[in-house]
Amino acid sequence: MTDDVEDLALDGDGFDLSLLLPFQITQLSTKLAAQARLILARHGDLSLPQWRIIRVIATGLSNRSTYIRKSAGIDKSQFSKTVNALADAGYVTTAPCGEDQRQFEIHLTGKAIAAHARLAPELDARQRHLLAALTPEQREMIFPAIHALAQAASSIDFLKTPEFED
Amino acid sequence: MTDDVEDLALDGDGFDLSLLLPFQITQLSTKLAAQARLILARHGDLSLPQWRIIRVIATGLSNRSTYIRKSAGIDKSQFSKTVNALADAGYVTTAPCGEDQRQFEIHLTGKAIAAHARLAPELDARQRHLLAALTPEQREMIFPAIHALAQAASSIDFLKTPEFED
DNA sequence: CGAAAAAGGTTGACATGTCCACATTTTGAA
DNA sequence: TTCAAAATGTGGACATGTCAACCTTTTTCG
Repeated sequence: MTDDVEDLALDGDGFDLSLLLPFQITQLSTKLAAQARLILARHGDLSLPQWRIIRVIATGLSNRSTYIRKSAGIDKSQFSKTVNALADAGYVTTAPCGEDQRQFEIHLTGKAIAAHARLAPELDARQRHLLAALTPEQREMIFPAIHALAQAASSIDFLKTPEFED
Repeated sequence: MTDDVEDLALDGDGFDLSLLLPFQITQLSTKLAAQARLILARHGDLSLPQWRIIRVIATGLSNRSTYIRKSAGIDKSQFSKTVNALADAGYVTTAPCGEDQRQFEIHLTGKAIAAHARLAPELDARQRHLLAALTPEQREMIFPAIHALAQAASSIDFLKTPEFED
């Protein structure tokens, strides 16, 4: 196993590290990513960022590059590179966007649609598995809590500016 | 700003992506890391992984490499490289470990202690800031919820093994 | 209109994270 | 004791993520 990390980490055997919120979130995020990678690896060769993009496009809400990029929550640079990789691997095709010539449209190929059909049920099952691990009360407040934290994590206004004394 | 990502992301303007738990956690984790990096950058040149290691050592609970590595939740490879970088930068010194010759001891230098003294209050303030963004109920259940999710994220047993049909 | 600002995408440099193979030491069991 | 298994750290290869500079198109506003 490469699960070398978790022994102490999330169980907080050591000290008050178990009370550090950012640390716990990071560890959880790492585990979720690893779990997702496991599932992806069992059904093909899509990487996690590639899958995120395909998943967004598969909703069919828009094929505009900016919409997809922002929905997937990926930064411009990584998005550009990942889309190119998807195109090279035959998962998507791109076309110029009439209304905004800075953007472009992205369309799934049959290959991507097939991959999505195989993977979506598994990842949906995982989502249910995760939610089932929470109590009903936890399920209710987890999303608002995450949103509140994201808000609080967006700035460092709460700190006075560093001393200008040298 | 490079805050190009968050516009749609966490506010979920688009579709049901706002209901995807792993996605939300990942986004939150990303924001928290960015916020931490901002604070670190204002007070020196420590990287986030470097700071994590110093913080653990500063608790004084143990100087054994394995304990520190697991407490910091960093994998073996990255830990090895980061500790070397810390040593090169004069933040830590290492010494052989008598009882277990595979491990080694890590000790903070004055430079690291000074950096810790400057940074710890700021990061503590952030922790308070984050917790203050939650309601008392949310504060109470956030840690158990994270723990439950981490548990559920540790395996993919909930999926039946992939079909062996080809 | 026309210039400045903003948004979009690309690229390169670099940091961070993951995975694997290896050598050494320790542990555990035959 | 002795040998296999496990744990530890290291290093290399590679994936992912971040940041900044740049060019083009669109939007904003005087």
